[in-house]
Amino acid sequence: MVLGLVENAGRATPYQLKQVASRSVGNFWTIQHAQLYTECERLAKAGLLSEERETGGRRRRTYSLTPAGVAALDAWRSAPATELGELRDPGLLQLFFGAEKEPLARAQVESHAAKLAEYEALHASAGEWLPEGQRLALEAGIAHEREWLRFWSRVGGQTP
Amino acid sequence: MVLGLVENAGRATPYQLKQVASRSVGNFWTIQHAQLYTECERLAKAGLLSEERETGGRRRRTYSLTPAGVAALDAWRSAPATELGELRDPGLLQLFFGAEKEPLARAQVESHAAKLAEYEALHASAGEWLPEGQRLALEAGIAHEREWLRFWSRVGGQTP
DNA sequence: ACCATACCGTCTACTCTGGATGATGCAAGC
DNA sequence: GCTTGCATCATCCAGAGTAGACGGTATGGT
Repeated sequence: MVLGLVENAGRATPYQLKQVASRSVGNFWTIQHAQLYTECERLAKAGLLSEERETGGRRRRTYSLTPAGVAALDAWRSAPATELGELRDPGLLQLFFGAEKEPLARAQVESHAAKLAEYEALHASAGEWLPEGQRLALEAGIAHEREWLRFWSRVGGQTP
Repeated sequence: MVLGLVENAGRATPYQLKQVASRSVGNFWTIQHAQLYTECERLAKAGLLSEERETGGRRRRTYSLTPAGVAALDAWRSAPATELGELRDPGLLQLFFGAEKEPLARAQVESHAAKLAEYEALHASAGEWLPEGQRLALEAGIAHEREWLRFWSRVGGQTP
């Protein structure tokens, strides 16, 4: 994920990666901001990123891909994942263990509706200009939000 | 999650919880088996579980809910979650960062189809006898697997 | 009696999380 | 010019979680 972010950015500081991630890939794959610093450091030590540091002030470190980093990223991309993600949904966990349906469904419908609206706005405004993979990922997000909405509406007893 | 598992079981050792979990809640919320041992210990120390230990042989620890544990579980269940889960799907991450669509879609379709078949078999055989929350959770899993199948079929260029 | 196999618990090294902490830079108001 | 306040940016820490190796205990078949 970090290599991919750096590739997209060309050159970037961990802080910038954080900004970009929170608005894009962070919608379906998050990490802590602190981790970006340690991970970039690790990748640099492994020779996959090159590091350049300001001498004064903020002492920002700017990273970019090395040829080895490009190779590692390509290798990862061209080995299609067969593993599946897991839902790991807090609301579903409560439902599983017998929480009352109505209030839970109401809360979840509200949250998912908001998220869906956000995604749809993004898709409408930026969908055309996004790289294809990113657009498709966004569409996957939209589809799953719609699915959750259907699900929780049904659980809550409304007509979906 | 652990409190819920113990409630379902009545009394159980961490090993038994592991067995049960891997066939039920583990389909959408996993933890390492080692964690069940440490978590039960922690919950016991916090007064939410009571512990009973064999003196010889395996020195198994058997846990059950204390009144405080029941209260904690109820409190958790009756505060409807508003947070959303995240997809965190490895295949989607590859797609996002520009992996080739066809081979990835093929691999993912295969994996998701297998998972869907497993869920549907489970639903057909046990659906009726499952507690409602568990049945609904299973149905959520089925719905999302179908969604993934639609998605990856489309990405791979097949008619969904 | 022995062996293969399943059952069961613990350990270690490492990564990740959540959040606090503190420093730097910039712009607006005095 | 100077202060003050806010956004930017980096680091740190304790504790939780992960991956998987490892080792001990029971059981049934030969």
